[in-house]
Amino acid sequence: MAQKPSIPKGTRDFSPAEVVKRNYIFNTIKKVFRLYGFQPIETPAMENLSTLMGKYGEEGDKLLFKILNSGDFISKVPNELLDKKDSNKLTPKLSEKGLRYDLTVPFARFVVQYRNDIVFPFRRYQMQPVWRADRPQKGRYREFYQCDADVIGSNSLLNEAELIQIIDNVFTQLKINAIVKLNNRKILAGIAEIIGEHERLTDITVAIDKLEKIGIENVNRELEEKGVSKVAVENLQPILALQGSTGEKMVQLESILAASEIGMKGVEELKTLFNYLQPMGLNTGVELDLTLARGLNYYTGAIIEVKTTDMEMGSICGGGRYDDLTGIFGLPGVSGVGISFGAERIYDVLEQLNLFPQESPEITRVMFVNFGEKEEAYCLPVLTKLRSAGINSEIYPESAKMKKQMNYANKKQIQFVVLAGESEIAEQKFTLKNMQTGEQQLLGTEELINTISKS
RNA sequence: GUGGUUGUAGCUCAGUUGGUUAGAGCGCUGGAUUGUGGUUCCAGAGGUCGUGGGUUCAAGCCCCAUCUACCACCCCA
Repeated sequence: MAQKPSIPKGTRDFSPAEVVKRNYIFNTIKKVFRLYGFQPIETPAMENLSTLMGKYGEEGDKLLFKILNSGDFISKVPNELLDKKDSNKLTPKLSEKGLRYDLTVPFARFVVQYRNDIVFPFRRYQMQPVWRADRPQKGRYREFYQCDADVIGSNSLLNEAELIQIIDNVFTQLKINAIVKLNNRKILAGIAEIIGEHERLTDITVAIDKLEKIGIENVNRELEEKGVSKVAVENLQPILALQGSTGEKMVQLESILAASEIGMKGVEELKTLFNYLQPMGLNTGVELDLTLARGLNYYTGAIIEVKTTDMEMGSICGGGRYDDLTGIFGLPGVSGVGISFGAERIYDVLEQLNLFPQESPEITRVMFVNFGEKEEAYCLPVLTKLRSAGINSEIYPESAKMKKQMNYANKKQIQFVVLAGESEIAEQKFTLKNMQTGEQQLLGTEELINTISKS
């Protein structure tokens, strides 16, 4: 063990137990996506750098993993360029591919590339890993999975409503209590306009997005540092402090934003959305949160964020509407709306609340103890029958000591052990032992299968 | 990317102002128990103290570098 092998910073291996739990999350989400008519696509782990660069801002470009060109890539680079040691100039010569940073941009690329084959509105889901050269922290990795669902090519707010219904379905099935927070970028734009700072929309959204985390004083300080006028910051205060139910807030907003065309459009959209949601009978609460901004700049309409009410934790799902995402790839005027589940955080919530199911379609339910050659031959046909009946089962591959075999079953958390030695063979039966209760029954082949299937 | 904290057995952690052979609990392996695991008892294995340098008669402990995990900022899932 002189030098232990290792994996790159911020990446993880997953043990069988972890994969079983992760798949429980992925399968639950996938099932719901399918239920709403979303279809899966997959895209390559690597994209052309030209597809990725400039889509995530300056910060994003730095966080892209770049892939070194193959072959003798250095010999083609002019000496003067090498001597300058300018990474920005040199990188394009050394690398033309990168690992995908999210699923949205590759999706936009996909839509543009196959626009003639895709049936619009296109409802797709995608669950794949993405990579970011960020500095890892707890719950933040360099390789992690995203679970995205988007509808592209439709302006209808019914899409937003259905995505929220999906969110409700998923968290209901996972037994997580959640709350959906809604806002609209047009309302934020309206607010910026009303306080006379519509130029500073991005700075304003970035700042008020932090409200919950850093408090109103710090937000105001940040706004002033970014060049928002004192008067404007003052005018912003009553809006951020709006109280009451979603309906009450909406009424107040309507009068505040009356002079802003875009602001009123946002209020209108939100009203329509709530009208769709009303009759859906969701378990999850949905509320208007004016401080919800989300850093992502490509959002243009609805903004969605989901938090659990069971514990203190960042958002476990987010999304929104983006007009013209495909414009950057030469297909303007196509609107999309999407959500993304944060699988890693959902995992942490389920783990801490002990909500992962004991049962899984992926674990062994029955193990045959191996007593020797004759007994093995007696068990094997029944093992085959169990498997045909869809029961995950295995036989211990050698006639090791009983203690060792039982221990193996115990550690693998196998529900049943089947014992068949001389006496069982003589009676043409099997002893079925329930590992949780310790209870044992002597059963024939058919009874054995039935008992296991029923439990 | 900036600033900081951390690393001792598979895991959680002790380890005196630098002093000879680095400890515990849990886990692991074997036995008590040749057809009964999760409880008990007994025995045993397992460490180049994250890695590489340096200071010193002497380094787990001090210094430097590096890697890892973590924390704050930036950003974000």
